[in-house]
Amino acid sequence: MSAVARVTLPDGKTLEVERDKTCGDVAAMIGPGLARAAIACYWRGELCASEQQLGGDGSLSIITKKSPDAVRVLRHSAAHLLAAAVRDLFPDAQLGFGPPTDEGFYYDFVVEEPFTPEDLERIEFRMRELKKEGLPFTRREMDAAAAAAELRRLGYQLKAEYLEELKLTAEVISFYDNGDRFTDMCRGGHVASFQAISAFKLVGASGAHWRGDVDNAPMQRIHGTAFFTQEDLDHHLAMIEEAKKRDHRRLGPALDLFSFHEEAPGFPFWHAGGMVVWHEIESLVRGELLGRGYKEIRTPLIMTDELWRKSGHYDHYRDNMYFVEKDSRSYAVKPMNCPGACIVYATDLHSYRDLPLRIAEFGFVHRYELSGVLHGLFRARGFTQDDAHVYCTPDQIEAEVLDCLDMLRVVYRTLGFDDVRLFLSTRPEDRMGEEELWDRAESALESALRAADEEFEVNAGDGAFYGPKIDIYLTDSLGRGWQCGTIQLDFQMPERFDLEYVGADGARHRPVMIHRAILGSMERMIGVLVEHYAGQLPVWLAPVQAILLPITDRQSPYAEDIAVRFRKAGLRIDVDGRGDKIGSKIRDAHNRRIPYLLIVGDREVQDETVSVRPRGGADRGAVPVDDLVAELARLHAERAPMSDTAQSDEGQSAETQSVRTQSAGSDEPGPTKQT
RNA sequence: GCUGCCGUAGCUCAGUGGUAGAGCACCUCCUUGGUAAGGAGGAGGUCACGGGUUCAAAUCCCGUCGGCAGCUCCA
Repeated sequence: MSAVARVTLPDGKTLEVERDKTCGDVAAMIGPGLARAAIACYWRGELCASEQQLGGDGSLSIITKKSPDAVRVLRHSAAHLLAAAVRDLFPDAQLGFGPPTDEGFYYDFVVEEPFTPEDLERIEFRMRELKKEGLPFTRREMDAAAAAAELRRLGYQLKAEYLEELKLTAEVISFYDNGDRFTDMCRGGHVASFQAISAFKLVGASGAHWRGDVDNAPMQRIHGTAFFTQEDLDHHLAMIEEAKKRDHRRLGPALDLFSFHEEAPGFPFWHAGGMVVWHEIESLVRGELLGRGYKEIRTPLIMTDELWRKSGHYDHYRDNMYFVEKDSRSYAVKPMNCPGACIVYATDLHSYRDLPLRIAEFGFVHRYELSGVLHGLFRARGFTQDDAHVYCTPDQIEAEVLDCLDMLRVVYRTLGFDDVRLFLSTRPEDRMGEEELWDRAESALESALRAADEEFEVNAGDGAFYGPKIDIYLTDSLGRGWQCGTIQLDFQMPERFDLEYVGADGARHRPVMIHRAILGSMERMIGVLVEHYAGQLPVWLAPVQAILLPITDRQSPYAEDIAVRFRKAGLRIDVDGRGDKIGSKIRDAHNRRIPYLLIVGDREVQDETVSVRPRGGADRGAVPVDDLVAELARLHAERAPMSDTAQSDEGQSAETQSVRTQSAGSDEPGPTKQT
C-alpha cells in the first residue's frame, strides 16, 4: 500500500499527499488563506470535517464561507447549539438527530411535554448566551465500542442504540465537544465555535418520531434557521413574510380567481376571474403550438384498466389512481395523457414523411395525493397539463428538443419569467433499453442544449427509467425555483404500444417519443403567477383590465356608454356605479389589483376623456377615450409584461416592491414538482 | 398517510361550562362627494359533522371530515 494519496481538486489538478494527512492539511498546502477559510470539505463526494484523514485517493473540494454548501455546515453547527441549549434547560431531554435542511436545521428531542412558544424563546435566549461563551467545536475520534460507552456515559440512549446498528460499517466514530458544555456524536464538519454561528433564529416546533418511523418513540422537533450574516437572516425572514403575503391560497380566493371546498378536497373550483387568466395563458400556448406545427387532440378522462396495465402505469402508480366500476369492467381516471396520445397515433399507419408528429393536449389528469401534501394549486389532485407528445426518429430528437426549448423561452418570457435553470438528467442505474439508444438520446439532449446556447447542470443518474430528460426550473420574483417544464425522452411507451412508422426503406420502425410540458400544470402555473406578481397581473392576464369610477351617479350613464367602447375593442372593463365616494371606489379597485382606474367626473364627460390612474401610480390626467382604448388594446395584444407604471402598491401591499431585484434567497430547486 | 395545531357570519377574528359577538363585506335609506374607507339602519350563524360527559356544551372527552405547519411522498 502506497503511503501517498492522490488528491484530485475541483480544477482538475492532482496533488500527491501523504495518506495520513487530513483534508485541512491539503487546504493548507494549497494556501494559508484557504486553510483559514476552510469550514469543511467534500472528500470523495461526501461532506466531511477538515480533520478527515485522506486514507487513500479521492476528489477533494474545500468548503469555505463562500461555497453554496457552507451554510449547511453552519446550520448543522447551529443544531448542536440548539441541542446544547435544550440540554441545559431540559436535562432529561433525549437527543435524536439534528441535521441541516434546505431552509435551516432541526433537532429532535424526547421530552415529556411538547415545547411551547415560551419554551422556544427561552431556548433561543439560552442559545445566545452559549454563543457568547464562544466554546470551540473540537473533534474526537474513537472506535465503535468506545463510542457506545461514551454515548451511555452521556446518557444518549437513542444514539447508543443507533450506533449498534451502525458500527458494522463505520470504523471511526467522531464526536464533537464544545468544552464540557455539550458533546454530540457527529460526522462533522463544523464551524470553528459557537461564536461563529453568527445569525440564527428558532422558527417553530412540530411533532416527529425517532428515525422518522411512527412505530418509534414520539419526539418533538425544533426548527430553526441560521446564516453567516444577520443581513442574510433578515432577508430570509423578510422573504418568508413576503411569500406569506403573496400566498395564492389567500390571494386567489380574495381576487375571485378560484376557491377550494370541502366537497372536493384537492380540486380547485375556477371562478370567472380565474378562467380569464386560464384562457389567456391557454391562448398564448395554443398560438405557439399552431406556429410550430403541432396538432391538438383531446383524449377521454376515463379509460379501461387494461390500457393502464399495458402502459405500465397500473403497476407503478396504481395507489395514486382513481378507479370506477361500470358494466363489471374497471376503468381508471387518467393520471397521464401519453397512453391516450399513443392510441391516437396508432389509429393510422404512419410514414416516415409524417414524422416528427407533434401532438398536443391540454389534458386534465387526476392523481390521488395524500392529504398532507395538498397545497392549493401547487399540489392538487386534479390538474391540467399543457402536454405534448412528439413522435420522431432518433435523428430528429435534437431538432425537436431545440424547438421545445425555444418555445419554452418564448412562453416563459411572455409570462414574465426570464430566469430559468436547466438540468439534464442522465441514465439511472435501474433502466430499460439498449445502451446505444441511451448514448444517442443523451447526446441528442445535450447537443440541443448547447445549440440553444443554454447553460445547464447535469444530474447524473437522475433520469427516468424509460429515458433521459431535461427539467426546467423557472425563478420567480422572490427568487424561488419552480420546476414547471420538462422534456423527457421515452423509448418504452412506443414499445409497449407497438407504435410503428414505415421508413423510406419500406420497413417498419419504432418511433421515439418525446413527452414535453412547458407550464407543467395550468393550475400550478396560475398559482405561481399570482405569487410572482403578488396578484398584480399584467394587463393581458388581468381578469378586469380597467374600471370606470364615476365621481357621482350623474356620470354613470357616460361611464356605461364608454365601457361599451372598451368592450368592443376586446377589453375587460367594469363600472363601479355604487353610491360611494371616489376615494372609497379607488381603494376598492386597488384592492382588486385592477391595472387601470379610470375616473370620470363632469369635466371628463364634457371633454370625452377619462382621468387615468394606473395601478400603483399617481393620476396621469385626462386622456381621450379613444386614445386610451387604443393604448390598452395594444398592451393586451402585445402581452406587455406589466402595465407601464404598475410597480408598487404602497399601503396595503408594499409587498411588491423591493424583492423583485433581490438575489435568490435560496438556490434550491423548487420544493414541488408535478409532471 | 404521520406528528402537532386549528375549524364561531361571505372575510378577519373575540368569546374556557350558564341567552352567540366585533370590524370589514352585503342590503336599504340619507349623502352626489375630484384621487386609498361619508353617515344611519338592516339582514346574516344547527359555533365543521357525529357521538359522549353534564341540570346546562361553541367551550370538556371520543370519533369523522376539512384546513395549516412540519415530516414523508411526487412513477
